[in-house]
Amino acid sequence: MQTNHPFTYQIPEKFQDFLRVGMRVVVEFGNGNRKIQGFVTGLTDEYSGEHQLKSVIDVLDLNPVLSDEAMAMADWLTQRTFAFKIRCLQVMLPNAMRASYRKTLKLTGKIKDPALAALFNEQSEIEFNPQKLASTQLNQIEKLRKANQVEIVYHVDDRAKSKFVWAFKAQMSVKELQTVKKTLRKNAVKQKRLLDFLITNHEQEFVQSDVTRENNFTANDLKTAAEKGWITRYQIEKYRNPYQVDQVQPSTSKKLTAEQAHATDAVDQAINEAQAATFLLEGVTGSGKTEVYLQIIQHALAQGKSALMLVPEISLTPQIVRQFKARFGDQVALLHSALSDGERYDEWRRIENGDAQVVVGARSAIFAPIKNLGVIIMDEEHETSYKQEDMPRYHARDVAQWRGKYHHCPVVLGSATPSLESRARAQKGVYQWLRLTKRINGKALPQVQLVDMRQAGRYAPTTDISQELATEIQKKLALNEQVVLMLNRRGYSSFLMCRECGEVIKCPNCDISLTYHKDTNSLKCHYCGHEEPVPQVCPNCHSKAVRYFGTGTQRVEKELTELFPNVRILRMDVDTTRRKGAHERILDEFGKHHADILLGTQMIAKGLDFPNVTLVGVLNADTSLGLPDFRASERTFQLLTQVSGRAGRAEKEGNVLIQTYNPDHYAIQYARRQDYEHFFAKEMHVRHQGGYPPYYYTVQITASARKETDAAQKMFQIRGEIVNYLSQNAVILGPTPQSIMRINNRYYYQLVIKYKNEPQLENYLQNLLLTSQKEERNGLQIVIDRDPMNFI
DNA sequence: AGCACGCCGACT
DNA sequence: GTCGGCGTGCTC
Repeated sequence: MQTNHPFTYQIPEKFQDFLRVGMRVVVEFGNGNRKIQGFVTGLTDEYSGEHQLKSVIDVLDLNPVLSDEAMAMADWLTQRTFAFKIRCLQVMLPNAMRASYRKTLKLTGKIKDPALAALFNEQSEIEFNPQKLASTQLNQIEKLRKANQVEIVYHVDDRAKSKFVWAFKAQMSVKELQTVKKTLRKNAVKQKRLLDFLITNHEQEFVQSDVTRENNFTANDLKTAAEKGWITRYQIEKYRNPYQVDQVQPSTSKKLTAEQAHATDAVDQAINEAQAATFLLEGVTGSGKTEVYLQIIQHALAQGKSALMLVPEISLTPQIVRQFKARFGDQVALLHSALSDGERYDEWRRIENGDAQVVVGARSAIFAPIKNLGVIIMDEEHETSYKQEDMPRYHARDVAQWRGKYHHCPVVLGSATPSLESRARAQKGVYQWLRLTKRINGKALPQVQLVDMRQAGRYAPTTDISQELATEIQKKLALNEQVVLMLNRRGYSSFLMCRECGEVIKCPNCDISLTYHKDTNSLKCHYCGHEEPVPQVCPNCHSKAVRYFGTGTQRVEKELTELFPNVRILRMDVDTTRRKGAHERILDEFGKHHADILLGTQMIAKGLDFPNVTLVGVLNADTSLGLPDFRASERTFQLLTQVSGRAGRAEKEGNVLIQTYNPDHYAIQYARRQDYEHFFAKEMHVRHQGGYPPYYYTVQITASARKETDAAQKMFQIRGEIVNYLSQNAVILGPTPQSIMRINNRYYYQLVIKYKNEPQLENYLQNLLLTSQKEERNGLQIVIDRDPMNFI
């Protein structure tokens, strides 16, 4: 916070002509004059402040890497998310363009100490990494530095390096080449061949390595050809090609249903009229949302505009990518986390240069340097992964709407199960509401059956698999069809549930599940701070089977192999997908039917499309219901609806089995019927009662410190202050300790404010950031999160 | 984040 | 009188 403002530097004469806002520079900073990377945020002819100005050391760019739009967006983001400006600027750029800082030790005198001499090992400059050195060594180095024997040198490395390749093109005219050909020696076969090649392929540009390989020329042949003036050779930028999607078959527009056509037309019209409108495209699974997206993008391209398509990280699978590449070919640029820094940088450059007009990517792709935007599409709009969980804590949806306004282009939010916030806005007419109610193949949604685990528990073959599910799996295996099993890992073992009656222990004040704290063996409410000891018996049915809840994919896998000894199982969870491309490989294996059962966590719920899958089983629907979060029902409903959509995508009928301890819960009941509308109505009622979004806005303030009392005290102090700035209508929840109260020996306390219209709040919060800087020295950290997604 | 400075206790 | 640890303030 102390450095969260611009610093003024003098521009040396040599940079004065071309230095512009949005460029990266290297400057000296601080007492030690270490070199750091900075961004030019403004230029002025005069300086009247009292500071002694330092000079810009170096300029890293020939052209601004941050456009005017990016600069404006960073300003807005800083305000909106209570983040540091520098973080907002950095989030706009690919990692590779963020400098890496290095320190080296440079020898300027003679070293006598043998230990230090060994460290230098005859070299005059070595890497300097204070953490890796013993304190005695550091002391010696410090002495040497004071005696001017060694010097610490700071480096700023720009890691953004483009790859270049040689290319060439005929320089002489066809006629000239033919005359040259006649003057050649009789036995100059190769040169003749080259000339023929140039004559037949006149006007074309070639990459040298392609030609030498395919036509048996050498690099030297081309070099001499260039010297003789037959061709010109030059370097062109080569982009690394991520996701080598093996030669996709180009696809063409499919015929739209009436509903699809209506939706497409509405957005197309907004594109034509350059309207910054937001659309909510609500379409049941299998209603052909993707084709609508594709045609909208097509339309934008036809208008000479570009398009930005956001997809949740988890569903950015080759299957999805292939669909876009098939329709738009090389115009597509892909941005997602599995890319290496180099690949990401190349894609970024392609977008910036205008070589790619369609950007497909996950959350951070919303900042892609795309120009002339015609439309922004956000698929699976309700996904919580669109919210970044660290600074700057932005929601891609908000950024999308900001950019929509800036570019005067529509924003399309698509989902089968929209977030309550979006759906409520659509209903109010803030968003334009487009609906796809029918499935493309005309098939009914798959049959969903609930298995009541309270009953099933007594005769189930294993802890996690009921008799019903086991029988159903057996049937499908006999038919040589495939099965997807999902283990809901959300809320893993953090709440208490009765195995007999399904009762989840809730807070008497908040109607939110209590969270189990192992350290104190107690239950705490993270909303109001209520605390009670862990009950010995269930308060509802007095059974002793009160457990905290949780299970792992490994255990289920073991159970499955016991039940079905010869079955081939693929496991997909964070453990098996950590390596690059693993995700893809597992899905590919399963698609080729190299396995009968795919067992995984949430990640299998999204966007997979396997025609041979006829059974989807959900092992534990309840875990996400028990989360101490007012969005628990919404998340559970969304997850179950989504995973149910995975069954019977093609010719074969599919069915879905959901194992649950709460078969009567409305989220599960409505998910069973795939009934979003009734779920929405019911959940809106619940939110209204509790005073939660979308009826109220929320802001979460978190304090953390080494000492628990420091964090708690600060939060109570903030609470005391904040009441003076709030009206009667606002509600303050907490302060309460967070469920994982201690992470890395830091204690976390939080406070949530629910409000509708509080003009003073914004000011208070901005001010809080400023004033909390003093305490930050003592290790106290304050984080403000607007519209938080996680309350845990 | 990272550096320097200054205060203070420990040690020569 | 000196060294080193640690808290505090500053960075154009």
